[in-house]
Amino acid sequence: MRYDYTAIEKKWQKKWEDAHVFEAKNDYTLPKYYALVEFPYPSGQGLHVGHPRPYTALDIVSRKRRMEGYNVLYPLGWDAFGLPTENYAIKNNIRPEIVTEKNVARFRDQIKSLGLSFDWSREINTTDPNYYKWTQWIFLQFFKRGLAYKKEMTVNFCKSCKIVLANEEVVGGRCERCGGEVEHKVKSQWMLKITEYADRLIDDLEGLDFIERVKTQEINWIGRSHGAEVDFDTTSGDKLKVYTTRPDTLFGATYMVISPEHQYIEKWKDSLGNYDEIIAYRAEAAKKSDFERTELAKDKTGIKLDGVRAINPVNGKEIPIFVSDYVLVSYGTGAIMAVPAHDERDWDFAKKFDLPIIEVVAGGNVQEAAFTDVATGKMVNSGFLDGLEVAEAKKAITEWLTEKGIGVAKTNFKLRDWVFSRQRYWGEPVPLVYCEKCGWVPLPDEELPLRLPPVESYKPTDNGESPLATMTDWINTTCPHCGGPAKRETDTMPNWAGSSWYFLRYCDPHNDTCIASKEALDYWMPVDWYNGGMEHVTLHLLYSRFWHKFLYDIGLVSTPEPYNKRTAHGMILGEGGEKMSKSRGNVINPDDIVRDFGADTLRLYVMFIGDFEKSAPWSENGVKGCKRFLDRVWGLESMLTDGDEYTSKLEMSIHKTIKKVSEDIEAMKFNTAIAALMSLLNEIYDVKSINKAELKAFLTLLSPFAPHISEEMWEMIGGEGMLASGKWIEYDEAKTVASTVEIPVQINGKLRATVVIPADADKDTAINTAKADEKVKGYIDGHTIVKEIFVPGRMVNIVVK
RNA sequence: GCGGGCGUGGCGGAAUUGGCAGACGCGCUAGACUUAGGAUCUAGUGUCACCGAUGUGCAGGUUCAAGUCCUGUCGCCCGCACCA
Repeated sequence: MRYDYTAIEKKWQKKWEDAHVFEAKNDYTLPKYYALVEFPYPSGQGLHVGHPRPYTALDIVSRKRRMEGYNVLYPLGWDAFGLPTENYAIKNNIRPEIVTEKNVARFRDQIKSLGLSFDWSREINTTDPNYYKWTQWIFLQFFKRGLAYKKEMTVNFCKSCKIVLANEEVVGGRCERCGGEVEHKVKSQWMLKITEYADRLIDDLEGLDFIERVKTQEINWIGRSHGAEVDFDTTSGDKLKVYTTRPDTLFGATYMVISPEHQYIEKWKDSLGNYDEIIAYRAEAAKKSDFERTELAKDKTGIKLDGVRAINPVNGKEIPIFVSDYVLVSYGTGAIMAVPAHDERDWDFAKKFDLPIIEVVAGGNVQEAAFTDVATGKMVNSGFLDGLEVAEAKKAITEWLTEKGIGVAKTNFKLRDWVFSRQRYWGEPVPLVYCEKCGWVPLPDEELPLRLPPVESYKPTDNGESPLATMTDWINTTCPHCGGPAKRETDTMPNWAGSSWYFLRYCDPHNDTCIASKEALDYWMPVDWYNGGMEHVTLHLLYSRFWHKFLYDIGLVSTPEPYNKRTAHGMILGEGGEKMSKSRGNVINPDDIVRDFGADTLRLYVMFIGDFEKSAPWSENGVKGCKRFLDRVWGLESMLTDGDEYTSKLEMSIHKTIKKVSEDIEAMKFNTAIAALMSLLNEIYDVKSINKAELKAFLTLLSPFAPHISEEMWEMIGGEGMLASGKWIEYDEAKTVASTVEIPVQINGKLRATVVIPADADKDTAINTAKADEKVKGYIDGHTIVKEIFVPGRMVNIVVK
C-alpha cells in the first residue's frame, strides 16, 4: 500500500480534533505542564519555515509530556496589533480588523496543516476587545500605582513610520522595522517605570533555568554599575553632581564635562562669556541623529565654559568645565569628572584639548594610553589613598566622601523607562482622559474595553499625532471624576503591550471578570518551558518579566517570575546560508513542503536540520532524506511478524533507543534523537524482520516527531487507542548494555587492536585478554611494560618502553 | 572597544564531557533492477603512496590518553556601542 501522506495527515488531524485530545483539562489535581512558544504576528506573507522549528520542538515535548501523564497546556494565539497590518490598511484602504482576520485565518490553516498539538480552544488574539480590555486594565493598575506617568522627553522618532520608537527599537541609529532615519523630537509620552524593577530583573535571573546567553544579554542590557555620586563645588556657587564608577581616581580628575543639554547651561547663562557659542554647539549636537553620533564617536568635540570652573574636593584645585556631546544627558547625572589617565574617552578628549593627564593608578604609561586595568596596580599621587589597591581605594574614598557629605555610593543602570505611547491607530487605546480640573483620570473598569473607533484614515498625521487625534467626537468626553468636559488620550500602546501578559490569559482565556482566575493562574503558572527567538531577549522577554513582577506585587499572580525555563532556537537560513528574504527570493513556503513531502517530513526535517539552538541552512536534499526515512518506516509493514516480546536481535537496540530519544528530547537534542531512530530503522532493515511489540515501540518513539504516519501505522497493526493519548514507553537500563563489549587496545596511547571482553570484566581479565591478542603481542614482546590502564567497559592502554 | 558564541570530511552535523574522531543525513563512486531514471536496492566513501602513517583553524603545553583541559595566536558569527 502506498504511503499517501496527504490523506493520512488530514485523517488524523480530524480525529485528534474530534477527540479533543490536545485540549488542556481544567482538573487542577493533575500534574501539569505548561509549554509555550512565542505567538506569531500574523503577517500578510503567511507562515515562514522559521515558524515550524520552535513550534515542532515544543510540540514534541508536549506530546511526550501528555504520554507521560501530564495535563499539558500548549496554546497558541495571535500577536496581531502592529505596523505592517496598519500600513497595509492605509495602502489598500481596508479596515485593519479585516486584514487581521484574513491573515489569522491563513496562518491558522497553515499551522493546523502541520499537525501541531496546540489547544485551539484557548486561542487568543491581542486585537480582540475582550482581550485588550485586560491589557488596558493592567495599564490602569500601573497608572494607579504611579508606575505609568507622562513625561516631556526627547524621543526617537522614525521619519518614515511617523512613529515614536522605544530605545530598544532603535538599532544602530535607525528604525529597527523600516531602517529609516531616526531623529530626536520632544514629545509628551506615557512611560512605564521598568527601571524601578531593574535590580530584581537582574537578581531574580539567578535560579531560573534560562540558557546562559539569554541571562547575560539581559544583564548587560540592564547594565547595572556600582559607583558614587560626587558633588563638585564650582566658582558659581552651585554644586555640580557627577556619577562615577571610579571614585578611586578622584585625585586624577583634571577637568569636568557636562552634556550639551545640561540644565546648568541655562542657569549659568549670565556668568558664561561664551554662552552663545555653547548654545550653537548644543543645536549642532541635537541635529545629529543617533546614527551620526555613533559614526563620529571617535572624534571628540567640545567647548570650554568661559566663566565657571569647578573645584576638585580632594585637593581644592580649580579645574575647567567643558560641554561635550560625549557625555549623555540621559545617563547618570549628565555630568562627569574626567580622569584622562584612566579612561579612554577622557584620554582622547584630553589629548585633543591639551589637558593634563595625571597618573593615579600605577601600572601603565598614561602619557601613551589610558590605563584602565582595575585588577592590578596601586594608587599613587592620591594623598591618603596612596599604596592601596583599586578596590580598597574605592571603598576608602567612598567612605571619606560620605563622611564629608560630598558624595554617596550609587548604583546606576543603562536601562531606561519604557516609552509606552505610540502615535498610531492599530494598537490598544490608552484608557485615560484628561480633565482640566482633575488631570489624567482613568476610565472606570466598567467602561473597559475602550474600543478603537472606526476612523476615516489610518494615516498618522504629519505632526506625529495618532490618527485618532482627528476624531473630535470620540476625543471629547466627560471626566469620570468630576463630570466636566475632558479629552481622551489619542496615543495607543506599543505592540509589546499585548504580549507582556498573554501567557496568563491562556490559563483562563474566556474569563470576563478578570485577567484569569486565581485558581487557573496558581495551577498553570509558571510556564514550565518557554522557547522563543534571541531577538526578543531585551524586548518582549524583559517587558513580560517586568509586567509579571508587577502583577505579583499587586497580588494577582503567585510567582515572581513567569517562566521557569527559557530556550532559544536558531534561524533557518536559505540554501546558500544567507538569511531568507523576499528580496533574495529564497523564501521557503511551508505549504509547498507539506504538499510535496507531507507535514511529517517537514516536521522531521526542521528538527533534524542541525543543532536546535544554532542557525542552519535549508536543504531540499535534506528534506528528501527525511521523506526517504518515512518511506522506509512505512515499508516496515512488509516485514512485520507477530509477537508481544522484543526479540533478542532487537531488544538491546530498542532499549537503547528509548533511552536516547527520551533523554535527547529533554535536552533539546532533537537532531540526534532522530538520528537514533534512523539507526534503529537501519538495524531493523538489516535483520529484515520486526514483530508487533517492536514496531509499537518504534512508533511510540517516532510519534512526537512524525505523529500522522505513526498513528496510521499504529492503527494498521491494531494498536490500542490513539498514540496521541497513549503512553510513553519505558526502558530497562540493564537491557541497554550488552553482555560483551568490543574495546580498543592502545599501546602507548595509539590504537593497535580491539578485543572482546565481558562488559563487567575486571582489570586483570581485560589486560590479560588484550595481551593475548596476536597484534598486541607484536607490540609488547621485547619491551618492558611500564603501566597498564583500564577504563571499565571502555578501553585498555598499555604503556611500554 | 565591550559582552556572548563558534572554528571537526565535499556539505548539515555527531562524539556518554578526558577514553576507538567523523554517529545520522546529504552528496559522491561503483554495481543491480530498469526502455529510462533526478525512483528503489546493494557496496564503498576523512586525507595520503597498498602494510602503515596522518588527521578536529594555527603554535605550544598538561596527560598513559586531548576535538574536549591550559597558554598564546589567527579567523568567523551574534548582541551592545561615548553608559563615565
